[in-house]
Amino acid sequence: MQNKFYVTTPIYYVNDQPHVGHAYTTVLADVLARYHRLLGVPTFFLTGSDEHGQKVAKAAAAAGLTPQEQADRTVVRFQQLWTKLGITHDDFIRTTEDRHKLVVQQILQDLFQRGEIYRAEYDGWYCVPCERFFTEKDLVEGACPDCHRPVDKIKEANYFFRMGKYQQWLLDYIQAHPKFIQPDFRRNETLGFLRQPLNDLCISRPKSRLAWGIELPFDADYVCYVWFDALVNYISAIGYRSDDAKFRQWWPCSAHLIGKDILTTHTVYWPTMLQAMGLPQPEMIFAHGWWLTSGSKMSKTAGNVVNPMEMAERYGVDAFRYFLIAEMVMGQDASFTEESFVRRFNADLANDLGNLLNRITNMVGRYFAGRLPAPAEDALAGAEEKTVWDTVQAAVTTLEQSVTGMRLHEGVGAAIIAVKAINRYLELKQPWSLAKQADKAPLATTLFTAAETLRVAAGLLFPVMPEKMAVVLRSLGLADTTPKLDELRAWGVLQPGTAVQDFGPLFPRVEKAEAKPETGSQKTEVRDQKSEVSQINPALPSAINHPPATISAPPPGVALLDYADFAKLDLRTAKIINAAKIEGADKLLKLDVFVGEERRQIVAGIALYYTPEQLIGKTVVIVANLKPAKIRGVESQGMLLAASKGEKLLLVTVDGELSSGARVK
RNA sequence: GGCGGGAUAGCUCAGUUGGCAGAGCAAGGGACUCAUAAGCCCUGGGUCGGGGGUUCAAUUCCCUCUCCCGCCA
Repeated sequence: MQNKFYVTTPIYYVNDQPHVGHAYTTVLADVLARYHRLLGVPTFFLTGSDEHGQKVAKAAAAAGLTPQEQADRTVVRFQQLWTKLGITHDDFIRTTEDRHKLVVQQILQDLFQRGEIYRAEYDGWYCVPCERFFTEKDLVEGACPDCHRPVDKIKEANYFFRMGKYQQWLLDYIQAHPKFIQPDFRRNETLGFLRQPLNDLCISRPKSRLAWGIELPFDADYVCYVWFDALVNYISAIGYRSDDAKFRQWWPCSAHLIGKDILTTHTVYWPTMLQAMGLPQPEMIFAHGWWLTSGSKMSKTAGNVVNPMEMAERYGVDAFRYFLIAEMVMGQDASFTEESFVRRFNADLANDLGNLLNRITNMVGRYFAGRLPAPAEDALAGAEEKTVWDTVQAAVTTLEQSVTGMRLHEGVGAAIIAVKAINRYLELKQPWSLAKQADKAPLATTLFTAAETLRVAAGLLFPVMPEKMAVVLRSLGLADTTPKLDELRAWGVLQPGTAVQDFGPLFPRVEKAEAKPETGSQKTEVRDQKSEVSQINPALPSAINHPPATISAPPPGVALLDYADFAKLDLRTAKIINAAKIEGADKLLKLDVFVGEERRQIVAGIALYYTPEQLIGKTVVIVANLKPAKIRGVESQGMLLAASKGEKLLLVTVDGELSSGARVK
């Protein structure tokens, strides 16, 4: 048994809109933390927010706030979501808190004094409009690779962390510690990354370019690079350089949970930073997969976001947590569709688990006036009783192993197998038949055994579904609904004679969505996702009993489309580099755009809504595979997308920085 | 382009030293009735991506091709 468990999530960027990816990591951490508490292991669970950087500064400026005010305002979105999702973190650290900033500065000062951080000056290229710095090889034809405008040559100095010198050490460490980076294939990726020369890490940003950050203690003209700042949260929050006893209690960390997109920062930057600080390495860095819809990463720009707040609202927080844990093979990607959610909800939770509780409480109510009957002294001597008890106990073992082995989906699966075994047990014993005979002892043993085994199964699922499983345990007559491992191992925890209560259906079945046209699943998924997402109504609490209508009719005047048809469109992002009016046409503009490396000319009828000056520099979306056409004698090699209603017309753009030529779908 | 991982029942996937292909879900049938039209029992003749090879025997080993996905360039 471990002597402690310290688990972290990444600190989320405060400017981001919380999505299912954030929710998954945090729910996963919460479930792991709750299981360790159940196992009796002292546990510390940390999450938090990353609040420095350009995007926060920009958003603040746009809103007329200070960056700190902006962060204060947006951080509550995460904090509220965690409350909503029943997250039991022990601390929430914000990188703008003094307890964090001071530690970062102390670390920087120490590393600087010991020569681990050095200053270097070099030439580079700066794109003023993009506010970005490029090296010579970044440039495309001597211009900004993003906007293709000329760049200025500037001489800049920065501070660098001597990461490169730890390359061999890190390779050796990873090789000597097979469990350090998980899953295996992520470990291999890091090893692959380390086969190339490892450069030193630039850990500063001049304030002239970015002011919102932690000031370097040895140079007031610079702030700390956000990743260096952010990673330190894992130790600043538990008392590094401020509370030695606490720090010694929890460090090294048991598990850093991360998304696969931040593998390198956590398996290269962070370990070398710790090594330079002279600190031991975390025991495990676990990179989980992404939630996908029809094969693409969920993201705001892709428009296929399943909002976790709304999903939890609609189907219940516990069911949502259960789906996240049960559906995703830890480490792999998984697909999140409402269809699969409903399927799992009905099969596992409503039919198997909820209905089992219902039949037990109902029969105890009917045959024993709602009092849990006493089993025979040697109840477990019965073959069926022994079988079902053994199955449930095997689930306890599997679950325990799945927690340490980072295979939670298997543990949860074992708990559901146990629930099925209890249902099967009732079929074999047929208590409704036993109730007809004069000797009530067999009936009593049967119902007690069913209740007692369900108690254990519910205890196993408690960390995943704390609210609903507490209802099960209360329903079975337990006052203390926080399960402990030794109780899950023990027979006879439920007390005969206590009142068994019926609180109504635990997980009311969700009516099956209307039959969909028979097409390949990937094809339907795309459309279904969109329709479902758009139908989610946050104003409907526990809408389970009133499932929204599924897509039944297309919007007026527009026919439903196969995905294959949609896929024929080649939509791309394009950067407008020049725009001019077309003589003799008051609505038309001639635009020069870059689609990746390719330059194109597009004619667009938007002159009434945009001036040429407004357009230059904008990233827009075009149909790239439209047959070229001549409009007013000018060739147009594509079509610009814009939304219009009545008098108003707005260009379709992307929600952030993205180089041109990106596929839009 | 380099490295790595995949391609198995309608869907999601297991298949640990090669030995007659499995689970869950979905679907169909049955008996039952305590229950949330639920639970239980029965039903899966799939070229295990294509082709070659090693072997008495290959989904499992080797080669090759096609397609998909990571990471890197």
